[in-house]
Amino acid sequence: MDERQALAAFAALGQEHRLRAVRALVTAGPDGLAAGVLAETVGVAGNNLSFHLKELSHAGLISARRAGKSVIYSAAYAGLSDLVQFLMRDCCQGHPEVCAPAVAALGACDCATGDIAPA
Amino acid sequence: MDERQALAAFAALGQEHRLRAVRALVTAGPDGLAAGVLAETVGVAGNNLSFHLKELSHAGLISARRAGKSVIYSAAYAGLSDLVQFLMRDCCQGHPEVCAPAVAALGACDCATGDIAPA
DNA sequence: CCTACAGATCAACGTCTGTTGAAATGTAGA
DNA sequence: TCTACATTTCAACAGACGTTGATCTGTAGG
Repeated sequence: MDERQALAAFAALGQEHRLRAVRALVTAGPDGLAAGVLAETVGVAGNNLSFHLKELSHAGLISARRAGKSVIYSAAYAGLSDLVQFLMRDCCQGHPEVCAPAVAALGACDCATGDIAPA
Repeated sequence: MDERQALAAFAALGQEHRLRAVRALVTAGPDGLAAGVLAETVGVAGNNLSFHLKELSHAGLISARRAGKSVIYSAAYAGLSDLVQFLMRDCCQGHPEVCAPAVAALGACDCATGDIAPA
């Protein structure tokens, strides 16, 4: 991930409705959520959400697939992980005091126990 | 860190000059950088950078101190780490496949070897 | 005290972003 | 094929954001 892409991702996450949408999709897991359900969850009109989802998709944070009449959106875990890694890489430029607490937090969270192979 | 603060931090990082400023300050370490040097590094006029630094400071990502005629800015490591932890916390809502690659990345970076106590 | 320097503040401007409502696209069932 | 449903696209508007230039505050040195 280059700076331009990270910039787009951060800008996307800096918007209330988009951040909520991403969080909802991350929570929903790989099964994802239909656009209509997502609109209701986020609390925004469908056409408006569609605008935001397009931007999130362009930023590589979510992906979409059609299922019958509905369009199912799901979190792009690879893109999200790239963004986190970008942040990690930045904070490691000779100053581990930034990353250390994050590592500690990860150690306390369920993620550390899951044996998941990186994408 | 609540959603509002994370929102402000993400929005701040979603702006080219601000992202560069934060990265430069993180790279510079606790010693920080004078506003003038930072302006030259980022490539933006002093008064304009001042505007951005104020926003970054308000978002809790940087801090400032005066040294003679200069004002020295430095990365607010606690704030940055809070933001990372916020992201980590989000991605752990039952779906470790997001965090796992990030953990792997941390393992490969120098941060894992530094014995730094969390703030 | 006065000058020079380093930043910060302010108002004004152009531009980008998000929202709204209406219309268009694509899909499933009768 | 026709209708209903789910979602997207489009144009237009208000509002927020970033930049610029001038002005103000605070600090060091003569």
